[in-house]
Amino acid sequence: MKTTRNTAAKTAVLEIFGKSKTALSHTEIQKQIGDLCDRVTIYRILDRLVNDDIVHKIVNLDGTVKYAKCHHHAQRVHIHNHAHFSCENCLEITCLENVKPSYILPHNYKVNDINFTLSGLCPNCLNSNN
Amino acid sequence: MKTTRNTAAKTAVLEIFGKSKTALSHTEIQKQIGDLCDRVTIYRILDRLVNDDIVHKIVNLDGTVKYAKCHHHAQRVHIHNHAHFSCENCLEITCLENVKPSYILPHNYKVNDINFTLSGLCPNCLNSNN
DNA sequence: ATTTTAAAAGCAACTATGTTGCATTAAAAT
DNA sequence: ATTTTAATGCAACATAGTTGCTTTTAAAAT
Repeated sequence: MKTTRNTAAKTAVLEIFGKSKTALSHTEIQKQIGDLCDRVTIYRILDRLVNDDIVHKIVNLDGTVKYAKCHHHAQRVHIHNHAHFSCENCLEITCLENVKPSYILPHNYKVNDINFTLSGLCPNCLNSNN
Repeated sequence: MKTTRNTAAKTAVLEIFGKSKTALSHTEIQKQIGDLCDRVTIYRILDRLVNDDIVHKIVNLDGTVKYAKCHHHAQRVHIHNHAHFSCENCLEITCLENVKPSYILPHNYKVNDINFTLSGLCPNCLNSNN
């Protein structure tokens, strides 16, 4: 079985996730990393972290891809069925951990994964009425 | 006010949408269009159709972008809050027009748009047990 | 029917995002 | 200290989408 190593670059990426309250794109991470590692390395680190269920991948309505730390605690079957909120003004994406959609599906569909993204204005941008 | 014109390319694109039961990507449309028009033109036609609420844009879990005809009938406020199903096997995306998620949101969020995508196995692929 | 006008198309160039192959480096087990 | 192989760096490539500018053409005005 494959072991995963703790490298300087991976540690740096995890630290960046730790400090951020919102989801981050590859580009945003790269800006913070600077030249500590190659941009390809960041892609590969993100792949690994997603694979190890340490972060999850979020695809926004506009097609932008972001990543956020997982906050679940060792669930056996792991579906990221919580909602994500994408602010049209500040462009930040936040996980709404406790918002779970309920729905009724037609027969004969087997669901393995769910993406539920809401977009609009976040509390911050709603208050500063612009 | 801007008027929208009926061009040969636009007609062709609409015909392709008419024939398809599933959502289509730019590439899939381009393949069917052949050299009837430039690929940039297809992008611009899709933009216009989305703007005119004739098709809607669907961003899949894997980041692929597809388009599908709208089936609503002249609603004033137009939110595409129906679900989309993305099959992991045949990669087809279908609109589940009648599946609408219900959810409870924290205060101070203003929702303008919703993306609810389910992925797994569609009835076709579920039956042919592979 | 002809002229006018601006929407739409064509084309080339560019940007952004993500991937792959391969040689090199380094984490961690021995 | 040596060994093993995961991880990295780098170059090249692939795909998706955008932009500027000229030309074409749908459709309105004459």
